[in-house]
Parts: sequence; C-alpha cells; structure tokens
Amino acid sequence: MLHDPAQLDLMFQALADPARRQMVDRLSRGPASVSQLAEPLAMSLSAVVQHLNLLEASGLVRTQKVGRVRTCQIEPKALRAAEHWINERRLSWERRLDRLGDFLVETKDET
Amino acid sequence: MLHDPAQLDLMFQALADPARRQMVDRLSRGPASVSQLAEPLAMSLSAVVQHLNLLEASGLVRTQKVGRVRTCQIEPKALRAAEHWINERRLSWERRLDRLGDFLVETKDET
DNA sequence: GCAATAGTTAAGTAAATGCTTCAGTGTTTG
DNA sequence: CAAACACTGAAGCATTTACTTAACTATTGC
Repeated sequence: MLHDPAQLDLMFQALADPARRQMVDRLSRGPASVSQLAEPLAMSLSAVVQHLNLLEASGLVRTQKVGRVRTCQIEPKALRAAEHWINERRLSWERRLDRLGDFLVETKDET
Repeated sequence: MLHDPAQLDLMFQALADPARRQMVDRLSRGPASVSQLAEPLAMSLSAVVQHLNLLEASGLVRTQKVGRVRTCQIEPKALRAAEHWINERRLSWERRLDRLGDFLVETKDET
C-alpha cells in the first residue's frame, strides 16, 4: 500500500513544500495541535489546515480529533517509504560504480 | 553546501514530479543521453530538457556535453542529502517513542 | 447560555508549473 | 557541402498551487 506509485507521488509532492517540511520537522519532535503547527509559520491558520490535509492524504501524518483539538503525529512508515525509494536508486548507482571499479582493477595489469 | 535549505528545497521540489523521478530512476541504472532519457516519456524532447535542467539545478544530476550529446549521471551525494533529511526526522520520532516506551515500562510496577 | 477557542470550508486570486510548438545552434556523416 | 542528428531557448497557454478572506461549526469555560 505504501509502495504504490500514487501514494509515493503524494508523499514526494507533500515534501516538496518548505512549509510542509517545517511541519514534518516540528512533528518529528512530538505530536502537536493544528495551532501549534501554525504558530511558527507566517500564514493563516486556514492555509496550515490545507497543508495539513495534504500531509494527511500523503500518509506522512496521521491526525485524530478529541473535542475541538486535532492532534497530529508523524507516520514513520510513510517517511520510510520515501527514504527507501531514494535509497534504492542511490544504491543501484553506487553498486554499478563498484562493479565498474572492480572491472578496471581486474583489467589493469592485462596490458 | 548540500545541507543548505535552499538546495534541499530544490531537491525535494525536483523529486516531486513523476517524470523527473522516472528520469532519476533511469539514471540510477547508468548514464544516459537526453534522448535516451526522453524515450520512455510521453512528452516532447523540449519538455524533457526542461525537467533535466531542474534536476541539474537541484544537484541531483550532473551532465556533460561531448560533441552534440549531453550525457547525464546521478549525483549520489545529493540523493544522500535528501535521504538524510527524511531519515533524521524519522529517527527523531522513533527515538522519542522509545524513550516513551522505556518510561512506561519503568513506571509499570510502581502502582 | 454566551463568549472565547479550535478548527473547517468555500470562493477567489496571483504566481508557479508542466507542458506545447517553433525557430534556432552546433556536430557529425555521407 | 548538405542533410540528418542531438539538443536548446523562447513564447504561449492551461492547470495547479499556495495562499487570502470571510462565513461557519463544533467545544469548552465561566
């Protein structure tokens, strides 16, 4: 479910915005309400709610409402999925470089 | 230089687009020319060049022109920077959960 | 019950994004 | 040298994005 390309798309899209990354950063230090998330941001509460909805749709953040306050937390599984996508590509490249290096070493003294 | 927030911004922005991620994916399997990058994509070569320029500006891809062909490769250091950003936030959250778990275990038999 | 609090929703708008086409620029190849 | 090749750049356009304001709905505290 987390590796389906549509979800991955939403995640990277969500992480593309500085305000949303700041929200994720704040949440990485612990849960927060919508107003707490909004506090350091130079925009209306309404804008923050819209960002938060994107973050939730992407799976990066989970929220639950108790009374009138919505408490938000990070969903580490989603973060891990994005991390994993990048990591696989990087490793694929680096393994390729390693093989190339091996080949060069092997052929070095075959002149 | 890679951890400066502006560069990180460009990187996540670059990774947000599916076509650009597909290009990164292709490049993770080895270098490619602009036309080779364009081949699987359902858009004009010109559009691909525009995506490529973003990828290069973000630091994720490095290119060099020899004759009339521009050869592109992944810059693993940049990928690592994006990876690192996500990883730190996830770990920060998970460490917090661990401490919380420890606390609950420690307090359990103090009834 | 009536404020104040915490958030939600809708509508509008300016700017950014992701394309397209078209008219180039250098570079090889026959 | 001429034609094909591999891009490149500018202009234009439709859509999406990131906001804003304003009106509204639930809670909670006095």
